[in-house]
Amino acid sequence: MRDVAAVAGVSVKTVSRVLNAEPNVSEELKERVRRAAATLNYELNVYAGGLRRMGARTNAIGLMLESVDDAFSAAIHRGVETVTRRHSIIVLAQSFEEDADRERTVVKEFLRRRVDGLILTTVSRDQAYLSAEAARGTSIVFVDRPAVSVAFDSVVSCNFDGAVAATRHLLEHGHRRLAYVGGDHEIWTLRERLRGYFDELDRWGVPRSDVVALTGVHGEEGARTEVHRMLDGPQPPTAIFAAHNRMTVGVLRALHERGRQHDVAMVGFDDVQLLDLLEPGVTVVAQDPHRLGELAAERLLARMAGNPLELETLTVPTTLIERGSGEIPGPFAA
Amino acid sequence: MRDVAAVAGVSVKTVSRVLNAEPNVSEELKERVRRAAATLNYELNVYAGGLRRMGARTNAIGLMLESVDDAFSAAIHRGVETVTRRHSIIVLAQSFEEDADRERTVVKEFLRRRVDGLILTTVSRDQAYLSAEAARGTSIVFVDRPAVSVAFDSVVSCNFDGAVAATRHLLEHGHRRLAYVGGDHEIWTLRERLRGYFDELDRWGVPRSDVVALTGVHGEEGARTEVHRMLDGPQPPTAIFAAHNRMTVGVLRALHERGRQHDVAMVGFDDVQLLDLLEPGVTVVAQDPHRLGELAAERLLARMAGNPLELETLTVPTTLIERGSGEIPGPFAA
DNA sequence: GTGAAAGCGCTAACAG
DNA sequence: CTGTTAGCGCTTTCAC
Repeated sequence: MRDVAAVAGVSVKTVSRVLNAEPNVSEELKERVRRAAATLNYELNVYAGGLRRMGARTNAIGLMLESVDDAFSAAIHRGVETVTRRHSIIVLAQSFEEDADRERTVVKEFLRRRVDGLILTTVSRDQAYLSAEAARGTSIVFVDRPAVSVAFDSVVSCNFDGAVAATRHLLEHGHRRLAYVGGDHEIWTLRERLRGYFDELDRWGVPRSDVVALTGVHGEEGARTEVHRMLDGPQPPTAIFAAHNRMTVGVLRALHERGRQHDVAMVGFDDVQLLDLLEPGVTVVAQDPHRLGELAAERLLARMAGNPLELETLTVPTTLIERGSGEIPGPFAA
Repeated sequence: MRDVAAVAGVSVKTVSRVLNAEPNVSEELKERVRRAAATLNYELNVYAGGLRRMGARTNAIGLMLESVDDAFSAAIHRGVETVTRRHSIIVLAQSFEEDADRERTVVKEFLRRRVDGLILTTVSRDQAYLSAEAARGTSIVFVDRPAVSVAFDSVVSCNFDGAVAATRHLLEHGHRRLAYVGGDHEIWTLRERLRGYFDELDRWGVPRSDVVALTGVHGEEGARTEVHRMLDGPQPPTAIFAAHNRMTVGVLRALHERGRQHDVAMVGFDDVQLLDLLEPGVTVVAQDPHRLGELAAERLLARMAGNPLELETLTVPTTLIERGSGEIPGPFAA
């Protein structure tokens, strides 16, 4: 900046004024400064400015996702970006991979960079470690899973309702021997989906002994293995509810390997590309991750702007999309 | 930091030493400082430090991708992250959406944040606007597409070879009326693939009049429409080469809608989840975007470390994966 | 309308 | 081993 001032023959303050579009600079000096900056290829250093500036905004937010590489997470990321872009806010995205230690590390890394706000998906048992930071003025919004034992806004899908809808759909199509294939029970969304599954089974009076609920299944490969095992068992299920996108793919892989995709019904949670082109098409409870990201970002920006808002959990509805696999009739079909 | 010093009863410099793990501090003071920092929930401000520190590293890099939401881009992102994470370097990821104006805006935004390096996928006609920045010491590596009229390292897929392999595969299976369905001709990767397509056709002596090469196709929906149009035409192709992931999906959608997936051969460029479960499975030329990201990040870090390196374009090979759709025999099959 | 001086939070350089 | 002073690049404050 000093160099620019020297080239333009003005003081650094005048350069600062011009580059920050502050008033009270003559057209002539504006022009000279701009030309000098262009010549020297100079860009303002936002951090140096932020240091002195009141409020010390960095115009950056931290976004922690399961993995930047996961389709669901990536859609949230994109949703956040569509909002932040309009405000020239930059997104620091980091994967935490369902690892509570890494979660802490990533958050700490964000705080050392003095982000103005955080949008977090978390897996730790509770997030009390964040309350001191919130007290210091950092805005925080949780996405996909609500905060535990701390008071922050959350934006989540209707996991319970979605699971109820999926389960009811299979029951209505005449299935009673259902199987739920889910992942880590530590994860809130999966607990909610399992709760919805059991809740609807209870409403229909289906005894727990008739159904299966697998909760510790590990990824796509785990789901595949479990389905093979179940199909080999004494009382194989006639319908499967896959509790998230990777489970869905694993279940499908097993069914196709067995050639059973046309006679074992299945509903997946979360939509995945190409599911409609499979034979049969795969019925899913679709989420709207892009919307989750947008809402979380909007909420965060409102908080950052200091708007007085009630603490809230925003819920995004899910949609059951019938494509064939969920409509395969069971033994009790009308 | 001053507060921490006050609480610990030491000077700020001692706090700085402890928190930066510098030597020459007694165990007792270390302990007192750490306790004070924990009490006050204090984290170092990396930017304030970087301002004074020689070299002024921000330990951040800018990553510009087509879209954080695109599976191919997201895999690059993940590859970059696996490398940067080991060095406590944070990634600012931004989508540019094949928009040259936005490309400039995003880069400028990165530079205002004084990133230590840039990993860029670009679409502008040339990137001369970056050379001044490079002269100032910012390391730059191009990923997926090479730099145009500026001398930077690049990490790219073997697009030409992959396209040759795909084309040859279809020719070998007895097809002569081929169709190439590609996107924007401004994009280097797509030009390379088209070049590979024509090159192999020429080698086989297939006249251009026998084949189709669509280059301005717009996204998945555009590809779908074009395939319908071709199938309605007087001389429909017996085999289709879809030049990237979204084209692949669009082509498949059209073929399935027509019920022609079993008699029109097809090879896609870039692998997509679930392609193996379709009927028939979809043959593709797979790229390794994760590897692209890793290599780009490694190269960038080596540059940032000041290693003297020759300017280079690293090339990642592609792999033809046979799954059925590409092996559908054509009229000239042996 | 413009600029000089002070200071944001931190570390380099040096003194003790 | 520990502290003091100066200054990184910028903006605030205030004088002209």
